[in-house]
Formats: sequence, C-alpha cells, structure tokens
Amino acid sequence: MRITKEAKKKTAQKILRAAEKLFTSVGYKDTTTRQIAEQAGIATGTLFNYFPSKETLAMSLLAEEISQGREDYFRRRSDDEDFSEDLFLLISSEIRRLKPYRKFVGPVLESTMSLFSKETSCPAGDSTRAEHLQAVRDIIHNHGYSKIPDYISTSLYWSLYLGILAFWSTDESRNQEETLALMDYSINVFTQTISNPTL
Amino acid sequence: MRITKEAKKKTAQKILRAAEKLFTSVGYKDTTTRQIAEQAGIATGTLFNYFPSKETLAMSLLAEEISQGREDYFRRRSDDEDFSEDLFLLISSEIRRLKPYRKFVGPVLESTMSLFSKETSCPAGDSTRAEHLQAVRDIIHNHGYSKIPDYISTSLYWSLYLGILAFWSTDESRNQEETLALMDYSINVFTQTISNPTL
DNA sequence: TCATTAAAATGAGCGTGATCATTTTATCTT
DNA sequence: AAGATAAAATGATCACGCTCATTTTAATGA
Repeated sequence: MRITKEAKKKTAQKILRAAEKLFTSVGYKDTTTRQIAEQAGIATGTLFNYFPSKETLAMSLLAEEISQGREDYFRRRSDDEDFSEDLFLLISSEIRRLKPYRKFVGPVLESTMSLFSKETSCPAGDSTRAEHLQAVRDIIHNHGYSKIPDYISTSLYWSLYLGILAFWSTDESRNQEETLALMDYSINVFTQTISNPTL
Repeated sequence: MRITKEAKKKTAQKILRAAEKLFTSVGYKDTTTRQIAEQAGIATGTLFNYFPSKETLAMSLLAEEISQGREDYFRRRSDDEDFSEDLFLLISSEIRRLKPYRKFVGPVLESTMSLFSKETSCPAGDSTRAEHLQAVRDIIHNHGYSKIPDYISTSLYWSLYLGILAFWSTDESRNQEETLALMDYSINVFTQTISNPTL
C-alpha cells in the first residue's frame, strides 16, 4: 500500500518532468500528449489517469510555482509596507517563480485563468485564481481600503493582473524592466481606484 | 467571371449564416465544422476553402459587427465630448452591435484577441485589434493626452477593454447595468492614468 | 504458496479541426 | 460544339486530445 502510493507519486513526477522538459523546449501547443507519455515511459492512456487533460497537466506545473511564489510573499512581507508595495511584492514573487516557464505560460494561462470564464474545466486554474484573489482581498482588507463594489474591484484587478502576466510572458526588454514599469502603473491605477472612487 | 465571384460571395454568406445560427443556438465549442458545412449545404473541405479555421470563421462574424460599431461611433461622436465620453461611446457602440452574439463572444475573443499574444493565427482578430487600438490612439491624440510610454498605455488599455468585454459576455444583471458601471470605472481609471501619471 | 481482488496500465479507437490529391464545374478558345 | 484550362468542391485521410474495455500488476488472505 505504502509502496503503491509512493509509486503513484513517482509516476506523476515522471509525467510532470517530461511535460516540463517538452513544454519548455518545444512549446505548449507543439508538444503532443503522446510525446509526453513516451518521454515519461508510459502509455498515452496512463497520462490521463493522472491528469484529466493536457491543460490541467500544464497548469499543475504553473499552479505549484504560483503557490510557492505566494508563500514567498507571505514570508517576506512586513506589516509596515503600504498597499501598493504589498501588491507589488505579491505579484513579483509569483513572477520570479514562473520565470523558468515563461515560454509556455501564455497559452496555458490564457485558457485556465481566462478573463472570459470564471469556471474553467481546469480545477488547478480555478483554485489558483481563487487563492490569488483571496490574497489580494486580504491585502485590501488589511489596509482598510475598498470603497467600491466587490465585482468591480475583482474584475478590474483580474484584468490588470492578467495583463501584467501576459506582458511579462513576451517582454523582451532587458531584465523585463518594461514589465516592472507596467506593474507600477497597473498597481497605482488599482490603488487609486479602490481608495478614491470618484477620481 | 462575374457570376463566379458572386457565387463565391454567396457561398461565403451561406457558411457565415449557418455558423451564426449554430454558434448562437448550440454554442461555439459544441458546434462542429461538419455541422456548419451540412447546414450550409457544402462539403466539410469546402468550408476551409473559404475560412482557414473555425476560429477565423467565428471571428469574421464578430469582426464585422465590431467594425460596424466603430462606424456607428464615428457617426455619432461630436467634437465637444470629453475624452472619457469618447471612449465610452466607442466601446458601447461596439458592444451594442455584438449583442446578438453575446453567447459565443467569450471563447472566440479569448483566443483571437488574446492578452497573451499580439499576433494570433487569426487575421480577422489581429486587424480588429489593430483598428480598435488605432481608434483609441486617435482619441487620445485628439484630446492631447498621453504622458506615458505607448507600450504602457496600450497594455493597460487592452487589459481593461478585454476585461469589459469579458464581463459583459457573462453579465446577468438587468440590462447589463453592472457592465456599465465597470466601464465607468475602467475608463476613468485609464483617463486618470494617461493624463496624470504620478497619481 | 497460490487464489482472490482491487488498482493501475494499456493501446485501439473515437470525434474533432484541418489537409490535400482527386473530381467536378464553369469559362474561354477555336 | 468540342476541347483545353483554370477554379472550386469534394470527402477520404491525417494528427490531435481524450476515452474506455481489456489486460497486467501487486497487495491480501487462506
């Protein structure tokens, strides 16, 4: 029993490592599930016993990193940072963790954390979104902000957040410094909006 | 020769009308290209002689409406509206035209006008984006705005714009009034940002 | 030790969007 | 009117993500 469970984890890891390697080198769309299975040394069908879809498999890789990034943030944050600094730290912590996967972040997040559907067919994406938004809500609450309806702040935030990730994923400026600039603007915009709605 | 060209247009129209009908009733993803071809009375392969992909076919429908909406805007706008009003009029004119297609706008725009890729495999989407952004740039220029880098204002705008379309496409509030509220906030945010960057 | 049985792996097969060699149709030439 | 030529339609076929009936593996109990 114990052996079996460990073996299962090992297989899941083999699949994840194979997918990581191929997505990074060949790209997300150009990697087939048959290739991943072959690289992992299993049958095609077995892959789907572990991950219900190619999308979910890819998102599992990213979800883990985003989650780690959020933990980095919780570890680093201090109580005397202001609202904007808190948000900046959260987002940049996630992005730092995502760096190795930058090449295939786009097509995966586009469908799993889409602006266009609150519920996707990818649980890993849905929970990543929910957890990130909860972290943001906590930050807002800690700073006593938000004078606007929740659906407005959530929609605005998610648009700006995805915009940052999208920009970053194809940012070819040195050290992705343009992404930093965009983050500054986006976060300031959001801060102003929820603290001073009439502006 | 003339007859042939007219016949071609007629076939293209048959395909568009068949697709429109099916996308609206069955949904975008649940409609197969074989169904569309059957409904249009042609072979499956023929469909792809007219539209290189299902995505492009769907986007052709939306691109036409968005383009019409933009023309509506050009017709209605007056020189003494302020910047925010201009933007509001542009976006709401497009949305009005898109109303009949609301049910399948999401999955199509998500991939054809994605935040995550400037160039998609859908020319109709690429040019719709380019033309809309040009209209916005013209509005900005007409009002003598923009004190921030172009890549920042473009990224910010596109995030907010897609956020509005995404929200609208699933907005179940009466008369989509929540969408109007989101538009107000989004546009004000954008206006403030490009006119007074330090805020 | 060897049945029993539940879990896990397997790969043939499905429906999809898309391709392309072939066939059909329509126009032009003589 | 018949032949030549180009354009357009066709549907068998492909590769893909994914499913599922079957086979294989391994833990359990007599």
